[in-house]
Amino acid sequence: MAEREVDRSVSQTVKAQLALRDQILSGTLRPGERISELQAVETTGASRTPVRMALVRLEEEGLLEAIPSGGFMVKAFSERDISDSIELRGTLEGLAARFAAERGVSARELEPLKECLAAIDELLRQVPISIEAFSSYVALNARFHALLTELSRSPPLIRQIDRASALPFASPSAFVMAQSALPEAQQILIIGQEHHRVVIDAIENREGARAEAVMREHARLAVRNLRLALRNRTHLDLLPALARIMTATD
Amino acid sequence: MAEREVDRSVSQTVKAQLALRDQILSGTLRPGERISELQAVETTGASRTPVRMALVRLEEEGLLEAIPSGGFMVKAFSERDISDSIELRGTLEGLAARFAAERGVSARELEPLKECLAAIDELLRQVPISIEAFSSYVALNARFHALLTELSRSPPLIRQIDRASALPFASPSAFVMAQSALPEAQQILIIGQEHHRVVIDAIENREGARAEAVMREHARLAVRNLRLALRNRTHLDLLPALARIMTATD
DNA sequence: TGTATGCGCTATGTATACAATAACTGGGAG
DNA sequence: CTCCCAGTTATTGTATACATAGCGCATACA
Repeated sequence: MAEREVDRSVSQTVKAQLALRDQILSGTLRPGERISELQAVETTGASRTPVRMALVRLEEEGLLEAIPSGGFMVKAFSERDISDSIELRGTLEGLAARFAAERGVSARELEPLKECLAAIDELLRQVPISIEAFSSYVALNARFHALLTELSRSPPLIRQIDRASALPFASPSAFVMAQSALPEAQQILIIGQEHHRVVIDAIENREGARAEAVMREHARLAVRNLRLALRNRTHLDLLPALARIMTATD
Repeated sequence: MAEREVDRSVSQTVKAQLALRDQILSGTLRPGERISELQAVETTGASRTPVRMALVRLEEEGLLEAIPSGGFMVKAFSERDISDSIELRGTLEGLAARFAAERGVSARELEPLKECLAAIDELLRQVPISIEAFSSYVALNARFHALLTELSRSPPLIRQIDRASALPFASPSAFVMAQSALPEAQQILIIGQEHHRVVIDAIENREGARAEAVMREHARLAVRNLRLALRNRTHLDLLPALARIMTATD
C-alpha cells in the first residue's frame, strides 16, 4: 500500500471495530456467515492485529460467535433471544432504580432526569407526533435511561447495563423504534412517559420496590410491543437492523 | 528460546489468559498496578500477540481496566462493588428461575437439580461439617447454580449470568467461601439449602414470582454474610483473593 | 536551588512474516 | 457411481520486527 497516511488520532482497533459492527448491522455481513480476517483487513483498512482485537471485542459484545475450529461468525438471534434481552435490560434497570431509591439521590442529581422528562412531555403534546419530534424523543429517551442507570452509583451494575444495551436490539432506542411501527405508537409513548414519571417519583420518595417494579413493567411493555410489531411483518422494514439479525428460528 | 516445544492442544491465548488471571488472583499482580506486556510475555511464555488478546479478554471480563494512554492495569474493587456484584448475580439468577418456572420444565430436566439437592442434604447431616465435605459442598453448590441458570433456556440470560459470575468474588463459590469464615457457617448453609429447595418447588409448581423472590433472597443472604465476614478482619485470610483485590476505598 | 526544556529510552500500537491446521478438491479404487 | 484418501490451498494462530508516542531524567538557565 502506498497511502500510508493513517489517522493516528483514533486507534486502528477502534476503527476496525466500528467498521465491522457497521457491516454487521447494515447487513453486509449476514448472520451465520464466517468472517474472513483477510476480507476484514481489506474492508477496514487496518492490518490483521487490530482486526483481530476488534473481532475479540465484538465477540465479547455479543455480535460475534467464536467458531471452535477458529475464527468468528456473525451471531443470529431469535425473537425469543431479543425479547429476553430486553427483559434482561429492564431487570437490570429495575435494580438500578432500586439502588437509586434505597441509597438516596439529591435533588440536584435528579434535576437532569426531570429536565428530560419535561422535554419529552413537551414533545408528546403534539398529536400526531412529527418525525423530527420522534427522533428527538429517541435521543431523550436514551438519555433518560442512561441518567437513571448512573443514579444507581454502582459501577458493576452500570457496566452490566451497558453490556446488556450493547446489542442493538436491546438498547432503549430499539424499544422506541419497535413501538414506532405500531398504529398505537402515540399511546405507547405516553404510557412509557408515565413509567418515567413514576420511577422518578419513587426514587424521590425512596420507594425502592416501586421504582424497581415500574422499570420492569417498562421493559415488559417494550417486549409486548416488539412482539406486536413483529407480527405485522409489513412493519419490519422500519426495523432493518433487527430484521437482518433476527434469523434464528428459535 | 530453544524450548520451542509448545503444547498445541490449547491456544497460547487461553494459556496466557489463565496465567494472567492466576497472577491477579494470587496477588502477584496488585490492584492499580500497570501490567507490562513484556513482563507478561516472560511470565506466561506466550508471545505478545496472544498476551494482548488475553489482556483484552480480561478487560472485558472486568479484572483489568484500560489505561487511556495505553496498556492495562489491575482493577481495584470496593466492598460496595463486591456486594453489588453479588446482588446483581442474584437478580439475574432470579430472572432465570422465573423464566424456568414460567416456561415450564420437565421432570427429567429437574432431575439433576434434585440430585444436587439430595447430595447437599447428605453432606449437611454431618455436624460439624468436615473440610472435605465442605469442598464437596462448594462444588455441588456451583453445580446447582449452573444447572438452575441453564433451566432458563435463555442464551442471552445465561451469557450474562456467566459474565456476572466471572468476577471471582461474584461466583456462587465465593458466596460459600465467605460464609465459611463465620461461626454460624453451618446454619447459613442450611438456610441456603432451604432456598435451593424452595426454588425447585416453585419451578415445579410454575410459581415464577416465588422462584424469583427466593433466589434474590439467596443473594441477599450472601451479601449479608459477606459483610459480616468482612467485619471480622481476622477471617479475611480465609478469603485471600478477595482481600487482595478489594483495595478500593469505596 | 528550582524549574523548564530537550533528549533518550521504554513500552505500546501496528504491520507482516511464518507455521500449522482445517477445509476442499481431485483422483483412484471399490 | 460413490466414497474415501491424499494433496493442495487457504485461513487462522503465533511470533517478531518496526514505528511512534509517552515518560523520565538530566542538564542548563534563571
